[in-house]
Amino acid sequence: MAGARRPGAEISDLTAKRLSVYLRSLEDLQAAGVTTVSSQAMAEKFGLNSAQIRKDLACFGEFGVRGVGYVVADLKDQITRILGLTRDRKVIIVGAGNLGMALADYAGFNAGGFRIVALFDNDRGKVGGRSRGGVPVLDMEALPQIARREKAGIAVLAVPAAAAQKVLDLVSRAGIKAILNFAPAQLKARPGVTLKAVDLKIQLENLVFHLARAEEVHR
Amino acid sequence: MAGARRPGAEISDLTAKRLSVYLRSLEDLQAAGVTTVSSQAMAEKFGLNSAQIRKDLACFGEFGVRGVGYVVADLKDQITRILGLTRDRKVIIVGAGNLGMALADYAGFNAGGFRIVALFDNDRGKVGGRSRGGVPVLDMEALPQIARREKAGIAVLAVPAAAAQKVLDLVSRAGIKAILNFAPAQLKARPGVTLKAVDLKIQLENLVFHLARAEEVHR
DNA sequence: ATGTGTGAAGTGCTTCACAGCG
DNA sequence: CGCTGTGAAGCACTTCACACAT
Repeated sequence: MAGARRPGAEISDLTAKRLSVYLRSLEDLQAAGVTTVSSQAMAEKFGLNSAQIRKDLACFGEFGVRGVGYVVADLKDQITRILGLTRDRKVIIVGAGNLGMALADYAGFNAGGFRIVALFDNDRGKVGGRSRGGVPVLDMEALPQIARREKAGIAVLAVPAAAAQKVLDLVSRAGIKAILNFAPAQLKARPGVTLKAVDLKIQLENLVFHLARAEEVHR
Repeated sequence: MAGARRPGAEISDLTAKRLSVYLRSLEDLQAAGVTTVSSQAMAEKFGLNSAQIRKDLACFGEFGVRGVGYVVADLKDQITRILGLTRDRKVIIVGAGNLGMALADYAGFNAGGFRIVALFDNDRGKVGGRSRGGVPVLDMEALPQIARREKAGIAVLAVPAAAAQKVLDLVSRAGIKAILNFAPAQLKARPGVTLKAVDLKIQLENLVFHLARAEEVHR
């Protein structure tokens, strides 16, 4: 019952992503006044296998009550803790173009423990301004200093592909250890730095691939 | 040597995504004047295994030249064809908020065979306007008609989570078979409809998870 | 009776290693 | 000789199926 993590368990990235999904669903359930939920019920909600959900949760201890299921409030707190979401995290966005500006004001981004503290750009015309939501646009040169002073833990890259690797190196040198890249480029992060990519073009191309296959079968 | 697909080969989604990555890299190589490339060289570029690249490509025929590698221009054309990127695709975006507007003007989105034809919103204050790049904002009620008339094949969902499932159903009924969802919600698509999700919050939470683990090891 | 936790089986993706072609 | 194409081995994730707790 102690909050300690089971020591031997190595948690896969896929499991961690599913935990986020479970967490969101538990918040919905809690808001709806549901107090306990079975792995079965959750599985149906996501189109997953119930054993997978139990395995994911069992990595961290025995949260379930046999014969009953999981207590929604408890499980929510446990997952929040496991994912490290108890503390607020400061985020900087590099690139104050269309996408960067939109992300700075995106509601889902500026909530649930995340706070966007600044945008950075090297375009002097943009520096000094603010996003509609009020996030300030600062000079790229100030990035290392501001990142350290604000203790920003996460950087979002919304810069052109050609500049992305350089910016990644810059923010890494500034001590940032977690980076979300929106630039359509394959980047290399130094060890100890977690880099995730959201490549919109690849997503679209992948959709086209499925469309093309469907059209072919249809013929 | 004929362009025909090998019949038995079932292509996995992961392979298809990597093909998009290869394609992008081949475009770079071609622009740099490189005419042939080995799987080794490409593997180093992405931090992948060379056998994987060869396997991915071998699904569709024997494109390589033994002892030499792959001819960049040929391989690029083949992958373009395999991914179904020979034809232009029309895209609609539902939700003309910050994110939808930014996506409509996003350079990487409006290029390489993709064309964003319209934004849709049910907010009368937005309808009739345009994005900065000139994409018109139309009334949601006009969606089915416009989608069919324009033969839009892809829809991007940039609406609030609470509305997402309804909008997904609406665009599905309008005949759209490929959907990219940005709303933070688990949606269910009917059979025959491909649904991909870009869940920014889950990405951020995943980064925090890695940060939290790193901090723990550090202690 | 009900639903968790988990070893074992199943599935699919990745990597190895080498035959074979240019 | 160099590099592709590919069967076989390795590995990771998923699903099954059931003992066991309540």
